[in-house]
Amino acid sequence: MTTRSIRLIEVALRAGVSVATASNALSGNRYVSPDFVERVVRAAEELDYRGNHSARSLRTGRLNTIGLVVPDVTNPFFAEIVRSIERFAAETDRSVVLSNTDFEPARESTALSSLRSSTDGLLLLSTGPDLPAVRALVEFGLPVVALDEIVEVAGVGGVYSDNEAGGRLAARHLVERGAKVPGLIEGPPKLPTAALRRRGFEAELHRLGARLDPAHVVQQPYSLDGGRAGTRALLAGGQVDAIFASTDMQAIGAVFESEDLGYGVPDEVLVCGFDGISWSGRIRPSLTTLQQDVSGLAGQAFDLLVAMMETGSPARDVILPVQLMPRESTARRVAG
Amino acid sequence: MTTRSIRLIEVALRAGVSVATASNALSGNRYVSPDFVERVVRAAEELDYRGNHSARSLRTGRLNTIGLVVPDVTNPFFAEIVRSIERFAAETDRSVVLSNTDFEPARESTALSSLRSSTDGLLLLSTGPDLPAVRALVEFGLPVVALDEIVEVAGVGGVYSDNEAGGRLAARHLVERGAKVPGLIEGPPKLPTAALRRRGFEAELHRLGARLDPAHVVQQPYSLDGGRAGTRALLAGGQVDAIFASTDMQAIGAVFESEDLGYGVPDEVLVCGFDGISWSGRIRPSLTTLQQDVSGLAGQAFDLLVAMMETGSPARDVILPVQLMPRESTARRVAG
DNA sequence: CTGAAAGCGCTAACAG
DNA sequence: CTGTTAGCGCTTTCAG
Repeated sequence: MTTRSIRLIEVALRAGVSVATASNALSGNRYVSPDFVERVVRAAEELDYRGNHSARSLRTGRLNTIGLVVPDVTNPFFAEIVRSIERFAAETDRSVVLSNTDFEPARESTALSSLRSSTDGLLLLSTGPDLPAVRALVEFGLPVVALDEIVEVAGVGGVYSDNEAGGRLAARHLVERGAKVPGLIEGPPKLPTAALRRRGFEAELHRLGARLDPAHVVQQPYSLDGGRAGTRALLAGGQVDAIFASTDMQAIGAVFESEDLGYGVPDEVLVCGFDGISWSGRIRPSLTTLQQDVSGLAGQAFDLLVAMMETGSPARDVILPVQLMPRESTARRVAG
Repeated sequence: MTTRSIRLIEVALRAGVSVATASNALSGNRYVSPDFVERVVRAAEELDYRGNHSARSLRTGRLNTIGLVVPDVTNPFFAEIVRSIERFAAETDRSVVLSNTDFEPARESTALSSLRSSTDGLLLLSTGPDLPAVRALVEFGLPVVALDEIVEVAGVGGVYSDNEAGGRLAARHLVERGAKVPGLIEGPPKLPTAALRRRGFEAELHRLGARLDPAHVVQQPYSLDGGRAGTRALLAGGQVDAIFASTDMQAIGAVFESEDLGYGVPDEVLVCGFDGISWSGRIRPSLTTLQQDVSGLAGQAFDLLVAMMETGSPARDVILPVQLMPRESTARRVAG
């Protein structure tokens, strides 16, 4: 059964050349005459030569692997990101090693330290960054690109959505649709996305002469149940007539919970989410949301990371716009 | 900036021992006197020694990495599996390299061949298995465990749900709830899960004296839109009063599409899915489904794979039961 | 119980 | 343009 692996020297022998020539013929690193290339390639095919990753990496120092750290693959937004990244990686013959942190800083730290020696670049969707650990990675020379959540470490690239602008768009849209007493389901206190979305939301409300009562802000995890819990709090006594949730999963929870509590969406409460996951367009009522450009985010992050790995490009920050997708959850007809 | 990695010899030097002793002290492979261990460990910590994966692997032939091939991380069922597997792997200090095939056999083949030399075990959620490629992996000596979809190759382990029994349960449940003219949204023709679920469904209907008209079977991809399309076909002219979908995503599409077409669920059409993804309990009406034991599947598959990798355990097949979760989409009161 | 040394499979100098 | 050879960092015989 368990056949031993074919080594380069065996294909070299069969092709009647030296290992060096065989290596060069297969890799294209140095010029090799066409007939030799032909012979080597044939020999390699006949023997089903695969090469040994570890040996190559040990020699070259390149792993051809990127690390991808995400909070929760089970969340559709992150799943989309993972899918995109994996595709880009596969297209460029790279492997991706995936770490799921479940939003636990400890697991994130563990992932960082283990990825350090097993990848040559890291895409980090952080939720409680172990800043010293990240700094160590950077100093060690590992290219790191943050995605979604800002990671404030010099030398770390970043690709983010314009969360603050999204918050502003949400505020304006809700007010236009007749919101008088807006409420906010914010994300966990430590997450930059949550803070930025709130800041934009609050600022724009203020600009429009509306106001966000601090009593109408609740902090909840980025999950459907978080959205439900937040909604229960905001709607107890019916103080609020519009809800902006930091995340589509929360917003979907808000829609469900509102209706369960007997408040019609959008007639009695407007709901707006953030992310643009596909479920936002599938539930009833469909969810108004700020659409993030997921494939843009993933593509830019991947490209930046590759540039940093290959050509030592400097880290930089990229901010992509988000787009308001008005749907049923805010489709209230307004006088005027 | 980019600090060079610490090598074992450097910690050996600092500890005043040989590399061999340093290696043994850190790995515990051979007895080393306590004080030497102590000195080596201290030195390693002081230098922040990490070890070099490639070198270790080259020498030992072990990568400490498992490959995970899934059709689509974006599908909640697969996402749950990925999450579980990743957790088990992390707990045992293994990395997981993820491949997403998008249900494309070509990408699956590519993944298989690339994973062969970069993992020491493979978890395969296949959707069009390149049987020769899998056989090659097995002959090569790579432990492979199939999950979800059967892969009929000698030496490949398998962990599956009891799809046929699930189909039977669905049939009985729908009939009990008053189904007279059942329809089936089957998965893609080549998928074993689809065939088994259908077989059980058909057999049980037959046993109960009902019948599945071949005209009431449509084949669709395992996606929400597949479910919608299948439902349009089954409901054109309203031939069918119950729909069993091979997959929750399809079933959710069936619920949505039915209602969009003006057929109430469950009053005019009963809908039953298969998988038990969390969305099945979240949509309105909530979806009756056959609950797969996702963490059981993932756990068994992982354990089996590890056993095969570590102790050369023989491949074996495990079949886990599924459980009917009756919910609103079949909550029709029936006379009698 | 510890150390010296071989060698995993490959690529990159260096000669020719 | 091709071949010989050193050596990546580690583990593991083999001596002592």
